[in-house]
Amino acid sequence: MKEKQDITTIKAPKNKGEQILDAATELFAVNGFHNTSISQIAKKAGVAKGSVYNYFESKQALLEALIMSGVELGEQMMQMAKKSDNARETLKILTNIHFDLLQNDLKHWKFYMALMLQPGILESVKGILKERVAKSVKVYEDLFTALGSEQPHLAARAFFATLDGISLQVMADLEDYPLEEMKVYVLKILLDFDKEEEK
Amino acid sequence: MKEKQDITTIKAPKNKGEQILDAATELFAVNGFHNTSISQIAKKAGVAKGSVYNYFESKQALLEALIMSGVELGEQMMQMAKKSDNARETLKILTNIHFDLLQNDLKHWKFYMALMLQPGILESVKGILKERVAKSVKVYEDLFTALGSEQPHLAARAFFATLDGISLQVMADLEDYPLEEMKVYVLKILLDFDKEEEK
Amino acid sequence: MKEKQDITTIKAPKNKGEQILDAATELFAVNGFHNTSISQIAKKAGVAKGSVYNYFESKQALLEALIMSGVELGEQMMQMAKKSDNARETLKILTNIHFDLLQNDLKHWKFYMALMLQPGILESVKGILKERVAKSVKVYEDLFTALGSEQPHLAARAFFATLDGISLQVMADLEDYPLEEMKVYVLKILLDFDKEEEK
Amino acid sequence: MKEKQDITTIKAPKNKGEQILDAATELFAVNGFHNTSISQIAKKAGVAKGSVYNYFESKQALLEALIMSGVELGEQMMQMAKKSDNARETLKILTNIHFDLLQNDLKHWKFYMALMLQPGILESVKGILKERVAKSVKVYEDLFTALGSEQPHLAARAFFATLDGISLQVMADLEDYPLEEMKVYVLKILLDFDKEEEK
DNA sequence: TATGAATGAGTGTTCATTCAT
DNA sequence: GATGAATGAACACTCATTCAT
Repeated sequence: MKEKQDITTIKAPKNKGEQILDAATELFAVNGFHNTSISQIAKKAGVAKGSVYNYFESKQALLEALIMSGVELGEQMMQMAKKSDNARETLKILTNIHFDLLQNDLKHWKFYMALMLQPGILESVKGILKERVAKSVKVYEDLFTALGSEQPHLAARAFFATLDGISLQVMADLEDYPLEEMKVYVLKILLDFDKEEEK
Repeated sequence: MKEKQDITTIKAPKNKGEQILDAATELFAVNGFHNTSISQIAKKAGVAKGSVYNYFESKQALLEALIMSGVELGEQMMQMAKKSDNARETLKILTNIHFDLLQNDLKHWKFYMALMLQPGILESVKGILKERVAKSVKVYEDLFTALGSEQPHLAARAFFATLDGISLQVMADLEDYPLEEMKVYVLKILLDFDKEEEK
Repeated sequence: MKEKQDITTIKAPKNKGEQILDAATELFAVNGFHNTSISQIAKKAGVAKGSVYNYFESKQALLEALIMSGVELGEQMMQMAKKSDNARETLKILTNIHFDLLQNDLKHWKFYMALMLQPGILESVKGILKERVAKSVKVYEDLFTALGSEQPHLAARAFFATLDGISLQVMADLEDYPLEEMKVYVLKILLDFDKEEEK
Repeated sequence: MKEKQDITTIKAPKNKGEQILDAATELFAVNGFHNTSISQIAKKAGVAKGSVYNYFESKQALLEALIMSGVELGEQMMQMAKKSDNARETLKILTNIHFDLLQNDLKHWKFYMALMLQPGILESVKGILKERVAKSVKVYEDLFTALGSEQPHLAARAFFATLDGISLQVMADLEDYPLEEMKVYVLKILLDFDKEEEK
């Protein structure tokens, strides 16, 4: 049903369901979930207010659909990581992808991260997100294991945390974050750290 | 009810303005800004709904006042850091404080972090928060400079990011995050890394 | 599904119009007019929502058609009554039929009675219902005249009222109404009363 | 808080709560529960839409308050009945009251009776109404017992049913029901019947 | 200064009805 | 005829804000 070609590529919307999803993503990211009304979404999507409910049972359901589509993205990313058999290369690639997404899809990221923190909204969805994080951590853990890390789980958590923290700061800082430099720095530190661990 | 020392100490509320602020902090943290009504705040603070408007011009203004009071906390923390002259010790202390706050004041942290990401709410406050982050980064940067780091600004950013990322994951993960282990791990890595950088 | 004889027999639905009417009757009876949506009716009838409008101009029109079909039932009942020439026997039979319908077709009765009371819905239909009641009263009046009642019109009204009142109470009371006993009692009183009147 | 002087007397509304209740009673009676919007009630009561919710938690709660106030009326009526010690007289009085209410408070009656039949609305309230009916029946039962009726419970039910049935017909018939004549007739029959039973 | 009743714009959601296919 | 996606008016309800007391 959905056709995606590249992680960061999203095709032009074809049907109303996608139009609505896109509009909602945009608006939730910019104004937040609670500050976005169904009316706004409908107007932005170019459909009638009632039509939203032909595609999504409720505002909550719309939100969940949104999240699920994001989860798929992470899923794909993780799949890519598993294909390579050089741990260091893979880590580099993942790190690069992470920074690329950060630069190209800032709004979506912001939305997802805000979501993880927003209280009350989504007990129903939290499980999904937690599962996704757990999977990611596992992937990193395997990579660090391959690199000979003594505490691969903690190393993975820490590495993941650094990336997440950078994301967070980018989102809050917005304009003037030295993102490119940070990427280079992290990759360098990563390598040094790896080498040391590999010894 | 809670008895804490130093940084996290909050004096017993004296006047209605503070009562309101406290109630709002608690409720915003638990239910989010949009899910908290003035009525709830007033009831929790033990004042009449109308009285809230004698102390704060609007719900927005209340939020901003609340953020400002939080900023002071960070300010104090940074002051403490400057008093020590052993960079490595200071880093350890700051890291410890960070983790302690994470364990004891999770709700407030969650609230502040969510705030940084929540769009739309606080263009008016963003500047203040950015300034605070900049100051923190500067403090860390000075510490890394003292440690002989070649790229102290990036190192500070990265370190700060790691802590922030861990905070984020704790908040999202909630129950089963290996927080204590992470603290030990981060401190260990920090030391090793420092030693290497010091060479 | 149900197999009944005579008056209460409903033929198997042949065309969509009847399917829709049947579905609507069932749903209106159970959930009320305002709580039943066209979608529900369509789904229950096994047709598309739009198709309902090929058979009935509007929800109102559907309701009116439904009422008219119910009126016919009363019509048939009254016809039966006229065929007998023993007034007392006829009264007994009618009373029995009344109680039988009450036991077997409670939902439909409830619906019709509610309809008579529900304001606003059916100014358009009220005339028809009034006419039906008038006819029924006339039938009873003739019977009481035959029995020698001095005020046959009032007697008919009173008798009819008793039956209606019992119906009403049954519907409201629902589970624990002593319906069978009431039938026996009414028939007994009726006989005594008749005998007295006949003197 | 409430001051009533006579069963059929309702004082001019003083506060908004009563204004709203009155408006709601009027509109529910005329248009039905589902066909009456909060906006209409507010407008008729001369208050803002939101104000309705300062007095009643929900539309349902408003309905229930309405019913409860009606229950009180019945309660008072029953109290009156218990004060007399002449069963026949009491029956007469109650019957008279019943007919008077029917003439003077038709809208309220209509509303209550419609309510008893309307499906889905008020499972929460049904218990109250059933209890009220049970009490009334008990009062009548005692009266018939005092009159020496052999089956006082059934006699009470039947008598009550007749009154209810008359009410029902009045409501449906509306304009041209011979109410006064029916009253005389019922009282006469009642007396005869009583005499016979008393023998 | 303190109060809370009053307000009304705004929300998510439903659903009778239309109409292009 | 048959369909069901699309529509938008209407609904119950919320809540930030005001203001007379």
